Amino acid sequence: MIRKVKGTRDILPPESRLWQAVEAEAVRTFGAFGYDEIRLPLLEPTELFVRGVGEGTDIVGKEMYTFTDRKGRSLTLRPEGTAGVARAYIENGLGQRPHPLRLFYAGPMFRYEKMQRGRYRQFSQIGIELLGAATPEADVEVLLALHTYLGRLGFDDLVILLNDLGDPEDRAPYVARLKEELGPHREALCADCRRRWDENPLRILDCKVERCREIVSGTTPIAETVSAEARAHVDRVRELLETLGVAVRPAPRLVRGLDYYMRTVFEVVSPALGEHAVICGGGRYDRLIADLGGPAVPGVGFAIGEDRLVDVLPEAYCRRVLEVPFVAVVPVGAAAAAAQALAQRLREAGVRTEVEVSGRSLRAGLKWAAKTGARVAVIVGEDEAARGEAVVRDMAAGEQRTVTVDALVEAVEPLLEADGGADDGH
RNA sequence: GUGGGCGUAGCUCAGCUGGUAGAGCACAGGAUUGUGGCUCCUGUGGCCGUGGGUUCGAGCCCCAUCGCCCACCCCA
Repeated sequence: MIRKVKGTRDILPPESRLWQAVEAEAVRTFGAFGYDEIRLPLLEPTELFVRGVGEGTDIVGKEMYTFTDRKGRSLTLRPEGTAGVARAYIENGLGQRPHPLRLFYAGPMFRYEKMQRGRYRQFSQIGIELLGAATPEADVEVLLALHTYLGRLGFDDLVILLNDLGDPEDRAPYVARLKEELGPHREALCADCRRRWDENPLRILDCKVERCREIVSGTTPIAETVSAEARAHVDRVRELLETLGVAVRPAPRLVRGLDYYMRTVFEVVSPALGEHAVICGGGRYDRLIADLGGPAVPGVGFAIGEDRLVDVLPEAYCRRVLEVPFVAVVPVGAAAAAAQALAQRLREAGVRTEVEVSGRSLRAGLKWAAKTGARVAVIVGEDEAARGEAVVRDMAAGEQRTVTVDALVEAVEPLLEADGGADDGH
């Protein structure tokens, strides 16, 4: 048997409906904020991510799907979306369009990681990027869009964690200060943190080991050391969010794994998935486009992990999406044509309608209709077809009546309105 | 990359101290030749993850390998 590649997955019906719903809601919500979709290649020059995401990051250092093509060029399956957006901005001269630019994207990303729940090698992200505005108000818009989106999906327990990373110039002095403060405790840190000491000292702040947390809790938060401008920026973001009623929790030790972030950084974690399960991450990246050789255009955005989002979707929302009422048309005898014609009438009225096309007996046909969960069965035999009629059967109630073809839609529709929790269980 | 758990039907699993493979659910048909969900009957479906070894004989024991899951790391 040929099996799927490790870390990839098959999204089968009916779960695929949740994915469609989440994506459609993203188009709707972010569209309402003025964001239009940008569709980008999955394949990019490796150089883009090395320079964009950062050579020292885990993503670039050990997680990329990189290969050389037939002409010896080094290509990489995109591990994230923002670098591609920046590349497209530069390459297509989007700087010529009225700013700011509001862009939305959704699609698969690839990272070579050892997988576990909520972590795949091919996973999907939904994200937005606001390019060309450096103000706190821009950050606030992005966060408001995120908050609105999650709210529309029915989440009420998700918290946005927010921190201030300062400007790139603030980074080195802070790291020096951090090491100074941690120095006396260096030997008490966990093995991972002693490794991080040289590789990525900021990540020590994020360590989950109890002893490390204690040590780290005594250090100065990065936000207290950053430039006055950066600090004022993020303070303003918090202030505006508060007046808008967007709940945000300060997270002084929050750092992110991508080099391009600065000032405002944030994450959304799901209690349902545990502390590590970040379902959304984002922040400001004012230097990225310039670092990639483009104009000095600021940006802010986020990426939502669609797999994780779908995984923790509120149950009520799932029910609404999954329980779409539908009609099963069952022909009896030589009534196949009449069955299809009836089905078309229903479909034109917007009713989801399936026709029994396996040549089953009426008995088996109804059994099939019940099993697939049809709310209503429409039965049509040669007699009914000849008279221009059909039998409309309410599957939950077990009652039926004969109606003319012209009255079919109005006979069926009220039966679909009902909550219909009575039928098919499990 | 590190540590742990598990691989038998589409799914959940049983399978005794080694004796040639089972159940429930699901799926298809029938009992009821034009009426479903209950019941009953029948049927489809397995190189027991794979390879090697021990043995008269391996689903079971041994070795290897692959795959899956969980935690760490990291991130979405």
